[in-house]
Amino acid sequence: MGEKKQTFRDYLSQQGLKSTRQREIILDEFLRCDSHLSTEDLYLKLRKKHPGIGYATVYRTLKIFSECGIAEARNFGDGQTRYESTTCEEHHDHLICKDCGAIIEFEDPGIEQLQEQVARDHGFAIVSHRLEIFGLCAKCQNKER
Amino acid sequence: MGEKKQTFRDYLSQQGLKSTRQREIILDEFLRCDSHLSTEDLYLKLRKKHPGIGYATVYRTLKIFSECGIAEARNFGDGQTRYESTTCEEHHDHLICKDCGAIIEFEDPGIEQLQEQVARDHGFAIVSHRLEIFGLCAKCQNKER
DNA sequence: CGACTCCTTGAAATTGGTTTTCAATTTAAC
DNA sequence: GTTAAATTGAAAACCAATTTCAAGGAGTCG
Repeated sequence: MGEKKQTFRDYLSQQGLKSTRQREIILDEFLRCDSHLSTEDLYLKLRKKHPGIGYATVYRTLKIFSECGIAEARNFGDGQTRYESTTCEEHHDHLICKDCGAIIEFEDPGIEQLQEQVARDHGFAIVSHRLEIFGLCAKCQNKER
Repeated sequence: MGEKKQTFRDYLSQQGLKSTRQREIILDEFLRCDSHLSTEDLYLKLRKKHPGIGYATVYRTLKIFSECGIAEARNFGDGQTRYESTTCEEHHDHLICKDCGAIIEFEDPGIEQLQEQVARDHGFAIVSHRLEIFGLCAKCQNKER
C-alpha cells in the first residue's frame, strides 16, 4: 500500500474518524490523477465509476487530505480551489498558461532565498508563500501567430 | 485635478460611458483610501456620507477602474477581491500578516529577474505574476510571546 | 454475535461574495 | 427640449464552498 494511503488511515484513526468505502475510493482516484484538480473535477471523474458518491463527500474528503498533509489546497484566482498531491520534495511554485490552463511546476531556491531576505528586512516571519507566474506556454504562443 | 481622475474621465468618454455623480464620488473616496479595499470595504465607507450609493454601483465602478488601469484587482486567498490604486512605479508584491491582516508592499528586482529566467527555461512568455508571502509581522510575533 | 454510540453519507439547503436583471432615472448629444 | 443610450439601486441570480439533517454505516464492548 502506498505511503499516502497509510498516512491517511493513520490520520483517520488517530482523529477518531472512520475508514469508509467512499474515502478509500476518493483517495484512490485522487492519487491516480495527480494533476491540479478542483472538487468539481474529482467529483465528475468519480461519478463515472461510482455514481453514488456525493459532491459533499468529495469536498469533505479533500479537506481531510489537506489536513493530514497528503494534499495541498491551492487557488489560482479562477475562483476554484484546486488540490495537489504533496510530494516529499521541495516547495514549488507554478507557471500557469492563460490560454490553455496548463500548469507547470517549478522550484527555484534562488527565489526562495530572496524571499527570506525580503521577509527579514521587514521583520516578518514567513509561514508560507505562493508565487504564480501567468503567461503563455510555448505551445500557445505558437498557436497565436 | 489628479491625473487618475483625468485618466478615468478619458476612459469613460472614449468608451461611450457616462460621467456620473456616483462615479465621481466613488473615485474620490477610492483615491482617498489607498489601502487594499474590497468592494464591501469601500461600499461601507461610502455609505456613511452617501447612503444612496448602492453596492452594485460600487462593484461596477471598481471594475471600470481596473479596466482603465487606475486600479488593480488582487485576491489574497481570503475569498475577497481587493483593489489597489496603481502606482506608476515598479510592480510590487505583498507580505501579508496572517494574524492582523496587515499588508506590506515590497519590490525586489532580483526576484523578478529570477522569475524571468524560470519562464525562459520553460519557454513561457510572462503576462503577469503574483507573489505573496504569508507570515507574522513584527508586531504580531511579539504579541504571541 | 448483538447493542449501542458516534461518525459518515448524500441530498438539499445555506452562506458569502460576485454578478446580473430590470424598471426608473440620468446623462449627453442633437 | 427631445431622445437614445447608459446608469442606478434594489432585488434576484449565480456559483463555489460549506453546513444541515435524517438515514445508514463503522467500530467498540460485552
